[in-house]
Amino acid sequence: MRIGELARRVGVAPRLLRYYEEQGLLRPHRSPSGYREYAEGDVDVVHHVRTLLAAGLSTATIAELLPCMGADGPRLIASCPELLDDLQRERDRLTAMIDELSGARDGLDAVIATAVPDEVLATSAAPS
DNA sequence: CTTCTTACA
DNA sequence: TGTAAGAA
Repeated sequence: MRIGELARRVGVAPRLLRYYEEQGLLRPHRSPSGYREYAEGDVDVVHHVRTLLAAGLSTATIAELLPCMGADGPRLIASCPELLDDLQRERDRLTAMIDELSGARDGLDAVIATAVPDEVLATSAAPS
């Protein structure tokens, strides 16, 4: 199928599919006229890419990971566990980020909790 | 009509 | 990522 059909089937802009190719995530064949020819399996690949991207992985990491994915789900295939290290680091990175954000939220909560109601301010501003 | 590449906002 | 331009 050509880029238009794949884009329609996975719900993304053709532009994005060309971008994925630039990032080494997709390697469609070329028709003699130069059109990109995608295989059926690319539909799943794009879905995997989207899942991994949503998980916060870089396109570079995803490129390494893709060949280790089954066509079914975004599960790591048993035949290549050499990437577990990277994924574990990625997991740690996310944990660190979550901790930072939690701290930021606690700070915001503190400000919200100590907010003084308008009525109180109005009363103190115009004492009788 | 669809896709391609390249370049720019 | 979007869009524009010119060609296939």
